[in-house]
Amino acid sequence: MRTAGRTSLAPEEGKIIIEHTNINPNKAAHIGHLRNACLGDTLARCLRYKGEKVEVQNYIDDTGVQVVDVVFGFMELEKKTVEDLERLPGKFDYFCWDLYARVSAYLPKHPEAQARKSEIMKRIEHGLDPEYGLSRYVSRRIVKAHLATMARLGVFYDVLPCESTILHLKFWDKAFELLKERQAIYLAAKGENSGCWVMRLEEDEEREKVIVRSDGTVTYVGKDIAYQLWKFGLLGRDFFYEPFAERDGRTLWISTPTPTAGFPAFGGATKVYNVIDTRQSYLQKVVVQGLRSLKFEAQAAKSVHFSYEMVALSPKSLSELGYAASDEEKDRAFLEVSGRKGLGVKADDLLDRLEAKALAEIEKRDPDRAGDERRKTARDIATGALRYFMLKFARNSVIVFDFEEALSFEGETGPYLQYTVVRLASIFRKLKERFGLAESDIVPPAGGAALIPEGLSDQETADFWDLILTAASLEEEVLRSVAALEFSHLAKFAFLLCQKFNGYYHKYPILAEENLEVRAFRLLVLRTAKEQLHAALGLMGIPPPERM
RNA sequence: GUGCCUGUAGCUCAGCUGGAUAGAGCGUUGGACUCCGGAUCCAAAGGUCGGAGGUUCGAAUCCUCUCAGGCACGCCA
Repeated sequence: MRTAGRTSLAPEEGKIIIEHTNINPNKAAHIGHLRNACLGDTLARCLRYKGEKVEVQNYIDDTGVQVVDVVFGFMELEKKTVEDLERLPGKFDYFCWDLYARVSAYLPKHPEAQARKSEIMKRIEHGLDPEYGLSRYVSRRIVKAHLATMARLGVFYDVLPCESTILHLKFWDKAFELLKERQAIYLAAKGENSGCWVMRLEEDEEREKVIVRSDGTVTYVGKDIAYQLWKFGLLGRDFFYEPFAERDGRTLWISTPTPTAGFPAFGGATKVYNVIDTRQSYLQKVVVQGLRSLKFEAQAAKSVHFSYEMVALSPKSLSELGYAASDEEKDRAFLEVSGRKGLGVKADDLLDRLEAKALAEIEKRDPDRAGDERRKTARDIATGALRYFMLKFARNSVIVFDFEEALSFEGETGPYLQYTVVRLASIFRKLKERFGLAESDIVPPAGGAALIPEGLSDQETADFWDLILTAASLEEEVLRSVAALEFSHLAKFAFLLCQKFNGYYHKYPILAEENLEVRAFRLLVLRTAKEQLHAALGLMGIPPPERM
């Protein structure tokens, strides 16, 4: 019964690139970033399960204005050097979170500072110290902080392409040539965009999107088109890479403009998923249209914007954060997270709270366990709670974040799924202790004997089919989730399977069953359910604890 | 102004490639085996599916209009 349907899992692409996380390296990660990473990572896991070759990229905008703002803050407001930053106590990403908010408030009140900010930006672009050195120090250290936060959730990447490398290797120049050559853009001679290179928009013939400004610099979308071309191997230019971090013997690579050797092949995908929130839908459309205008129809069709709604803050969570809402903000149902305002729930803070709560529960229930083991389990529960929370909502619905809801361990939550897994593990552990039977000994009856014992009640037969058919639909659910990019389906499926198992388990004794034939049958049902459930949790990145 | 998204139980959300009495969690109320983990299970109460029209044998689901909320639309990123 476990082999049925295997054929449905087959790769359809040569190579798939998923770009997700993409946090500006100038401040701590927040709950909005967590939703992005959880969705992207789950997509990666599901596609790999399907048999696809997947490359996960986390794009680092290390030369953008957000980093410049923080560099400005360190130089002008804090008067700090790189050496000072090395000695800064506490979490560096948290310090930058506050500093970025300070700078964002400072700049509008000090228009004269704009000149200095522009100067910093130019000097970073040209690699001039101390600005350049500071920007590199800040962005690299923040990236490490982000990677550490994501590692807490089991989210990892293959490669970190950097904006700075794209600039140094002049990816844009190459893309610009292509765009001009194939007449995908043209120089506007009159009108408000006079002097700019623009792209005509398909949907709205009247509108044109500026790709190159009248001063000759490229816009955000322009750079994105170049990057998208590279992902498909269409740019005719490539990065170099060097190791950035290690985990489990695997190397995470980061792009570099300096020629290196010995790195794996990155890029050159046949399909690309960009995990970006829905507010960027318009820009993503322009990027795809850019490919189409270049006559890369096939690649345009395989460029997927995996869009999702934002995570916002409930009025209750706002007051818990100590945020004083303005009169205008007061009657709103929710408020957007804002890095500029320093308004948001930091990812590590939320994870810390989840871990602390889980640890308290474990200590209450199982005070004899070793401290290390308790902490490990608390981490697993925190991860499970958070990842399930980020997946259970349909991607088109705004998550109005509420602490009480996010910190819940009961009902439709990750810990409920984990608890179910723990109960299953416990049954098989006791089976071994009491009867010396290993899980692998639980196999269908040999010699063509009936699977369902004779004389099984109609009710139990019906419950058996209900549970087993649900368990068997995992693959179908995964494929459906991937096709719709709707991982709430997968989450609901896992939850339903747990509910069905818990109901079955409540009604039918397993270890205490004296009829050995019936016991063997029920164990077989449980083994199947357990395997499918573990697979489902694995795809969602929810760790299955042995005990909790 | 134009485009996209959302509106379903007190609250948070599923269901939306049309199909039978509209589901779940939380909350409320009442229960559960001396036995395999009570982070569990069972039950009850709770809904004119924002509103109006239309298509259909049949609409929460499709179409039109409308009301309410959100987001986007820059020579910012």
